Amino acid sequence: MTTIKDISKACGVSPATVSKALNGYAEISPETVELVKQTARDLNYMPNAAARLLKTNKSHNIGVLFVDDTMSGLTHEFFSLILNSVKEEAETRGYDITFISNNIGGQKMSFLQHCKYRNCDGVVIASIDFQNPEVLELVRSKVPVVTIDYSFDNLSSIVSDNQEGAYRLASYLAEMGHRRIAFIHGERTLVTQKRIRGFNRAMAEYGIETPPEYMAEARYHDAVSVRKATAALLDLEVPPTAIMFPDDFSFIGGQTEILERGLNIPNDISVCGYDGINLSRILNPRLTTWYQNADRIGKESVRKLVESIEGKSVAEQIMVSGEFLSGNSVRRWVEE
Amino acid sequence: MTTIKDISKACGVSPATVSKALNGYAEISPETVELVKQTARDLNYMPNAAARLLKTNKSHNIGVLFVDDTMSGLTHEFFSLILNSVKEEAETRGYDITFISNNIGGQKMSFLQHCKYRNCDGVVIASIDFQNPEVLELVRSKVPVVTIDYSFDNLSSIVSDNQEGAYRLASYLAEMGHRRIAFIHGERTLVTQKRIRGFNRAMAEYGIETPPEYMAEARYHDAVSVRKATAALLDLEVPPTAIMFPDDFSFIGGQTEILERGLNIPNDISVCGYDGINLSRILNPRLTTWYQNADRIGKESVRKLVESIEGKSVAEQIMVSGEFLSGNSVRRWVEE
DNA sequence: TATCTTGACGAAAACGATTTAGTAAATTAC
DNA sequence: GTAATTTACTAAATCGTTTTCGTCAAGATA
Repeated sequence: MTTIKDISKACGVSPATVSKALNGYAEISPETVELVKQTARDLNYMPNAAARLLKTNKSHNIGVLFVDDTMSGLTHEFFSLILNSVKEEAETRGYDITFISNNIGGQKMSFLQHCKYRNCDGVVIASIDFQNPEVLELVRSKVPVVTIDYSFDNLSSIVSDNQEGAYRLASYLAEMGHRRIAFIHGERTLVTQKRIRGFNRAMAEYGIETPPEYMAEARYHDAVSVRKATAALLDLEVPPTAIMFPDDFSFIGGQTEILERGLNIPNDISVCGYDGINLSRILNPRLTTWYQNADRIGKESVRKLVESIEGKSVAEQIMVSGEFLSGNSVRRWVEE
Repeated sequence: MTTIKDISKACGVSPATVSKALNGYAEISPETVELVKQTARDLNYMPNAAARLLKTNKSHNIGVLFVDDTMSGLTHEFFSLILNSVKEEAETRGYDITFISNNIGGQKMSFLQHCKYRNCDGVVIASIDFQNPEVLELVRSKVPVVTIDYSFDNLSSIVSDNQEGAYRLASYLAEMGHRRIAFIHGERTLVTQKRIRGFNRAMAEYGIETPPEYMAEARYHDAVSVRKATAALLDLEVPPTAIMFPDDFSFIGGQTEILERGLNIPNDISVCGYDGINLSRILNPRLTTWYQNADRIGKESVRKLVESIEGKSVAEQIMVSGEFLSGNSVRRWVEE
């Protein structure tokens, strides 16, 4: 590898001058700058990130913490999309990303320790469980942090408008004449609470009473638990005419149950999902759902994080709005 | 941050001794080792990865290169699964992973340059296009490399048994009485070629002639192109009775087309996918498909890569075998 | 007793960059 | 013409480790 010294020799200037020329210091004459830059190119020079980091304490590396007991989020399309856009945005801003984990090389290491070990300049956290002690430790540390879909005081966060999304879906069902609307929601996280609030608001506005058994709990992204919940709803004496599912993917579990009972979507039962992932547009019938702009969520979180790393920036809650996607999975319902 | 110096002061020994004690050199007395380790723990010491790297040239970081024009592979469930298992295996072996890209911070940088910049100890490559000049540059460099689903001479590779998979699926269809079997395959990559070979072998064994129009090209993971290809097949004067799809996900495109024509799977037409991702087990009817062991592919590639980084290891082609998953998407076919 | 080993540790030089505090020459000010 | 300032550069310290040689006592050997 060619180093700054090689360039300095080749140009007949000191290493200090090379460094400054490369980093755009004003005190270097234009000719020298040009000479140095050209030589650097000729010698195929790449700065050594480790040496630079050691001196500057800037790693140009941001950590990504996707905590999810089950599958670390990577195989969850919504999170994959976020990860992908985080990656892209980070790269265009000159940052690489590192997955933060807590067991490197067999030895237990807290998330914070991992960040310090790798000198992450900041971290994007998307987590199911923001009460996790290690997550809290990280959040409370000096390391700049941006959280997704959860807000801490004095920290920037990017949140999807969960309340609005659930409200709009529920309103739509009500609008279409449904009065027996069930909501299979995910684990009771903050996100879920917001969605439930949105759902309830819609029900209240349309003067619909929702019996407790219509509010079923399943797990996000888990087709099996959702299928069970669906079965339970269909077994009720007075089953719902419409069901809101936790997310598009897990809806497949519900769909399976519905189809196996010989029921038709949307003629016998109306459904909607959440997320607006690719899958939903491709399903037959096309799923009515709420699109979460994963791309913008990812980009915004990196933007905010980099701002807080580089300059001063005030903590801010950024709401990324979604969009109603109408499909063919809801029919107009007229009470017999 | 506490450094080795802090420990040395606290223990009254030199930094050199601390380093040696921490790294298990034999020349340090057991008592000193114990003292140093305890103090390190007390002071919550974390070695500075950058400083260590600078000196040792070992970053304990492996690069991951998933090239895919369309979506960098991250949202492709099969690749997500591989990525996830690569990540996990790397972590248990004490490595972090870095995504290799070629445009960091707006300035164009080759994959190889990126690797050097970040001092990656080695790289796992999974790519659609192994002829990409930058990929080739990386492959030919000194950087240890393991490739997935493609083999270079003198390099280790982990390959899925694509030929076997396609062969088994095609054989199964023939076994079930089908004689008009179409194969919608992906772009003409090496993987595709292997699958076509497997398909052809099965056809030959069963004495089936496949008209050229039954071999359709679409794009992996692209439901739209697959839907088009499906439509073209169904429009044929003599349409196939069974279709093999490029992968489980893009099959959804075919399914949509089939259902919209009022056809039933498997009564009117039999289908099978490829990959064996979650989705396939959840679809209704359950998809007959070939399971690719993404988890093992990821783990093996890291194992092989780390071996080649750390000790000497001979280049080796490792075949990861898949598994036939029978679903309900194929029916026995009796020619009228 | 004089020499050789061995064990346990330390001094100091790296690794490749950045940055502070100069310095010498050229330019400007008065 | 001298002093002050500016311009364009350099020397050297530094970041936190690792690692190569020492060193120095204590015990072993002859």
